[in-house]
Amino acid sequence: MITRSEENYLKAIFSVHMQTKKNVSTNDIANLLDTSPASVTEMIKKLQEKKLVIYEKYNGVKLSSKGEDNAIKTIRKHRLWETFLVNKLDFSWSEVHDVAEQLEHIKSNKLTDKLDHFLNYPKFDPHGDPIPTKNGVFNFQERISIFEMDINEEGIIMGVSLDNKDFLDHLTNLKISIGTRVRVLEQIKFDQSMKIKYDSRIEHISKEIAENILIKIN
Amino acid sequence: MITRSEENYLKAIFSVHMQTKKNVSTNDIANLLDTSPASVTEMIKKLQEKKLVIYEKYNGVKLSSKGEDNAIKTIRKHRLWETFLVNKLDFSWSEVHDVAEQLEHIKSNKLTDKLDHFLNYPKFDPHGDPIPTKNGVFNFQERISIFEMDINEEGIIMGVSLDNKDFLDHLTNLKISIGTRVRVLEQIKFDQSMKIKYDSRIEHISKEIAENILIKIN
DNA sequence: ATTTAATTTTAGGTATTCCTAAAAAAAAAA
DNA sequence: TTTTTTTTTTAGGAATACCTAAAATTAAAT
Repeated sequence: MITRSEENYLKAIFSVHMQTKKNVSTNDIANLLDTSPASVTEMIKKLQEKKLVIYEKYNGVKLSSKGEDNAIKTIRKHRLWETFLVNKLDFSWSEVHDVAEQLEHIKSNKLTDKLDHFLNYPKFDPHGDPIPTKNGVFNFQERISIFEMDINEEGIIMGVSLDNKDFLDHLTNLKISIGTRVRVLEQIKFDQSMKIKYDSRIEHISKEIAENILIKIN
Repeated sequence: MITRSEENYLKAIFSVHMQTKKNVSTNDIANLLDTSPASVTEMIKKLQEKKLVIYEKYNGVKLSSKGEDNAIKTIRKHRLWETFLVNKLDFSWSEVHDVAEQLEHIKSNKLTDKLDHFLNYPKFDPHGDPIPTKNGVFNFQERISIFEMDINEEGIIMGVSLDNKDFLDHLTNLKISIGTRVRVLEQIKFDQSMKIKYDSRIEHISKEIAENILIKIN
């Protein structure tokens, strides 16, 4: 049996490894899970005994295939529940995170798969992130941030890279959502903010916002 | 913050009190939660400090209004989730218990109320038990077991008093479900089993089964 | 009214998951 | 290449929620 806490560690390790492609450091995990490095070391040892991670002292951890399997299952559940909350229960995309963090730990393969079916096998969650299939396959979609776009380049918003209520609420106010077609008009040298056009609307967005909105590439 | 374990104790106390209308004994709780009497005593003390129960040594416990509130909320969540699983995800009524035991501890009033709305404010769960409203009001329905019916008396099945997979699967095989109109034809003196008629079908059911099928009275 | 039996509580432990402070090791800077 | 800084681990504790065994209390039976 994998506990709730263990699942959170596996998810964190998976998520950091995704970005860095390196062994994950104790400190990174501690920061992400808002816990102390000492607790992380201790837990990693337990995960190692359960053969969920591969670990060498002072050299970071990575997931074993068993650990990765579990992490992907948790991510699948999280994203399916987020989709359920938004599509069926009419939550806004900024409200779902905390509830999904709880729901992702419900243990029942039957439930997960029946939920998947009920939602009609969605490929992406409300934030544009891919939902792994039952067999752990992600539908990756190469994406870059608006900040990385060239002047006059056009793209379709595919997701966000920040799951923060204030940020998402701001996007909602700006009527920016997944699927919106956007064009970069100008980049202001002084503060690196950007002028963008979408739905015949022209808005000015800060560097930080531009960095966290993702568009589809090619 | 009320923990998952505390919620289970509150629910158990509520459930036993419902039946006995007396202070709930340590042993009863221990049996219901499959734990030791010593653990129960310990937990009750913690619940007392949190003002969730009223407790006197060697004299059993009862819920405070705060504790009862919480127990009813947990029952509400449990029954709403069971309804969701059966009505929306196509679970059978014998499969939902374990999953609902997990889902009932998800903390989010918004979720509970939106789920209630999504399900169209159901008054009864798939086993025929009343679902408390947001304000904690139960839609009670006076019920007796088939075993208590007289010969030739007729009634409509309103629920079951046992949430056991084998029992429920057996009922499913017999095509006995909530809403079925049933008539008692005969009671066999020897083993107290009963001959019943429903849907122009005549079946023989044991005492134990008759005791756990509930029909509406008046 | 005692004795016996059952129930409940206390005492002392275990496992999990967190913590702080100090020690050890690795990485970065002088 | 030392020295300094940062990271990681170890050591020792705390809280939660269990446990068994023994003691205390209440209930039942003789």
